[in-house]
Amino acid sequence: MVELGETSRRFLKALASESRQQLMLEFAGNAELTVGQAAERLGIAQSTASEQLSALRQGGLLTARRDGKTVYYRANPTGITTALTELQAHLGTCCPPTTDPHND
Amino acid sequence: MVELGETSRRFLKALASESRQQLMLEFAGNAELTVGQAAERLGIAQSTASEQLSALRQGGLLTARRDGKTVYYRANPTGITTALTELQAHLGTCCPPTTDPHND
DNA sequence: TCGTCATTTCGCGAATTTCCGATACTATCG
DNA sequence: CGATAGTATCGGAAATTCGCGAAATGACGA
Repeated sequence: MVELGETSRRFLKALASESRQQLMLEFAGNAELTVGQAAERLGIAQSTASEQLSALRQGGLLTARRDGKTVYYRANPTGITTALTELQAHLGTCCPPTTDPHND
Repeated sequence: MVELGETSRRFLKALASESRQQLMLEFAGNAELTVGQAAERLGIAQSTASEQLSALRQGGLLTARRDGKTVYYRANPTGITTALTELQAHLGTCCPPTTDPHND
């Protein structure tokens, strides 16, 4: 029950890494970045950026769009909201968020 | 900026583990468990349970109360809500959650 | 104080993650 | 087709996490 779906689990794993947290920050202001740009900004290898971005995408945090040979990544508000909501529901099962005004 | 506080980072790391996710489920219904009980329920070593519970507590997901030699753990709705809120705010910086009803 | 129970901390091997360079794939241009 | 540019994937070394048993800590009762 409330088994926390596959996507939400990837969501948590993706955000559990500080480097990926930082990566997410680069997408502030609805920015659109290529793999190469992300790699350059964080000072990491291109292959690493590709893998990290992929992980974030699989967690529903980013969307990818291909234009020619370039792939553009961008934040995915819908996926984030979905995961966050599911997470909230999941946690809601183990603890009444504050639905206990008169603890008897 | 929006540097995602220490607790929230621990929160994410704590929940990124499936065994700890399962552990959280044991606290459904506002249940209160000792370290030994948690270990027994999940079929893991007692020392492992102690460490996992500690990680969850440091992430603000659980609270610990000591009575004699026994430590009782319980879900921490306040901490969870706090972390979830901060997380939402953090993610809000990289992407308008849905503040774009009339995309022009 | 001594012994015991519940928990915590420590040490360690196994499994996983992280990051990299090298290589393969894909699309564009000449 | 051949060259090139941007990504993705592969293979491996370093770092981290996981789970355990052993040993240390803290609390209670005899």
